[in-house]
Amino acid sequence: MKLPATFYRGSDVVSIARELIGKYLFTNIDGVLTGGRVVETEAYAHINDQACHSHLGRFTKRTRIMYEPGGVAYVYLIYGRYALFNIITNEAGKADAVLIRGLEPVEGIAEMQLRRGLSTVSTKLTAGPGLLTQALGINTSHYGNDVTGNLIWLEDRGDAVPPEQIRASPRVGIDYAGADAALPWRFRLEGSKWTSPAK
DNA sequence: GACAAGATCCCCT
DNA sequence: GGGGATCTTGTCA
Repeated sequence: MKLPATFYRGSDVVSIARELIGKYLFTNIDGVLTGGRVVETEAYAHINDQACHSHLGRFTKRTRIMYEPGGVAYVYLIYGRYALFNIITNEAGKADAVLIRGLEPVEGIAEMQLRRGLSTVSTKLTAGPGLLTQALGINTSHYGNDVTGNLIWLEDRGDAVPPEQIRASPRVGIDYAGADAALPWRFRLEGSKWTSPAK
């Protein structure tokens, strides 16, 4: 069952990031179905979060998509190398986002290996925000894409994760955010080896 | 127009 | 475990 746009329009981005653990992310790019189970996310809030690109209402060429109603993709390039995939949440003008950081491969594994240049299946396939975008074929051309469409979408397959199996911890790589770097807004599926390697 | 830094990953030691 | 790759973006002049 595909997650509807209303799923992403809720006002609490932290709850949405938590609820996305155990859901499934798919792409159908270049005519190939690839995807996996979401095992790691991070929440970024428009208000009171120095780590968020839309912090202090920053509205630029890069962040403008964040101000759309929830349910669109925010894809950007980091370190000149890796595309990172976020889902915009909340209503229009409230620029919250959830970063997808780790996937457990499910569908189209051979194609994902090809895109990643790997001859074997290992956590190098999709365990990391810059890796899973490569595996799924997501790049900056998908900026602003509808995540309830036929190219990129998420599904609930009925296998919900019990709350006690979701671990919260501080977010990764945002030391510049001062006190907000300590917020426990990173969520992981306990015991999954497909979460990103950092701390 | 110039410059510093980044929500990362890979390879080498 | 540590450093370099690599280029877009935001900020300031």
